[in-house]
Amino acid sequence: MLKIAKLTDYGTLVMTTLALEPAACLNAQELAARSHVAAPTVAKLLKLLVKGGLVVSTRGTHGGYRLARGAETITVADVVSALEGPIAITACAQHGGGCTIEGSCTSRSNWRLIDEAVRQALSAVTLAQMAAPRVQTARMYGKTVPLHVFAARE
Amino acid sequence: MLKIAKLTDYGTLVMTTLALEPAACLNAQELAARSHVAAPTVAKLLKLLVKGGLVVSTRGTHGGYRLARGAETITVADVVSALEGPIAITACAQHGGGCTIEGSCTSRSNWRLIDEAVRQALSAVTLAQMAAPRVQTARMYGKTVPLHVFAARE
DNA sequence: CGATACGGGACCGAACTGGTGCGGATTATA
DNA sequence: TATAATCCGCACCAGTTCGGTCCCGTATCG
Ligand code: FES
Ligand code: FES
Repeated sequence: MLKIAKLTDYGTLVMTTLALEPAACLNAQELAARSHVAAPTVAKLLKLLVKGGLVVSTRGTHGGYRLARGAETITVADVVSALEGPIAITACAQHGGGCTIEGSCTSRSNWRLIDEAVRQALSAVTLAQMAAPRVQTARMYGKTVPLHVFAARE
Repeated sequence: MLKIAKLTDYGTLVMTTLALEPAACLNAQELAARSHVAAPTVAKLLKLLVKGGLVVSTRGTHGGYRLARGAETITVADVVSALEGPIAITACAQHGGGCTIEGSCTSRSNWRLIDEAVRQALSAVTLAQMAAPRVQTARMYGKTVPLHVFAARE
């Protein structure tokens, strides 16, 4: 279904929860309570997010987690790739993926570009925007898309 | 990994093979040979594509498959949704998806928009363009993306 | 030193994935 | 009408992934 794993969905939720309190150092239980995600799951997610460099952890009593950078500089693409590895829609876009017909595949180079377009769509939304109640939208090809698709990010 | 199933990748390959010969009525074996995909797999794919209304089949001796419409009017999004169901990146974007925290999820409406953006990216590429050796590209946010993202369709 | 909380794994059942097989229906041709 | 070619639907299987839980080691604070 061209789906993002549900875990990733939860991950962004935890991240936005974290983004709402940039100064505080929240522990796993507290985050679970605020995001309404099961506690063990939150713990697992946070481990991955730490390894991905998106949040920093403090151990010991009164330990917890904080965002590693400002919420405006963390994109959805960052979260996704931290939780599910590099973004690659086509299994065999990355060569060496074990595709048997790699040599004769005519459409791989085109897939690669679609890949890039999707990556852009995900990179265009920041955590700060996810935390806001609603993203501003605009019209494009007669359909509604997130406004920031048009805004250049430095 | 935010991946499209490998089967879907094969599916587009079969479709482009079909698109190269719009007039002919090719059977499953012939398509397998031309696309270099295993024969049983091709057969399975074609059944799904027929059900999705993207190709039409002719039974009996000298039967086979043809595209249901012109290659310019079939998009990658069509193929993907025929093979893996409706495009929905977030598992719980469609309500009733069984998400337990649906009520308190703050980011679902934003995910929906990202969803739409991805859908647009896939809809912007037609089979005819996939069949061509290389898609024309342009620069956007300083990165390379398919040119047709800018062109209005039909 | 003891309580708190992160860290890294191992682990499990359920679901999905890619791939194969077979009997039945449909059509062209001899 | 008989036969061969071809699609159709479904059932089946092994391997992997996914969501989720548990446990024990380690670091920090008081
Ligand atoms: S490279 Fe694997 S199908 Fe194109
Ligand atoms: S609705 Fe399921 S996580 Fe947002």
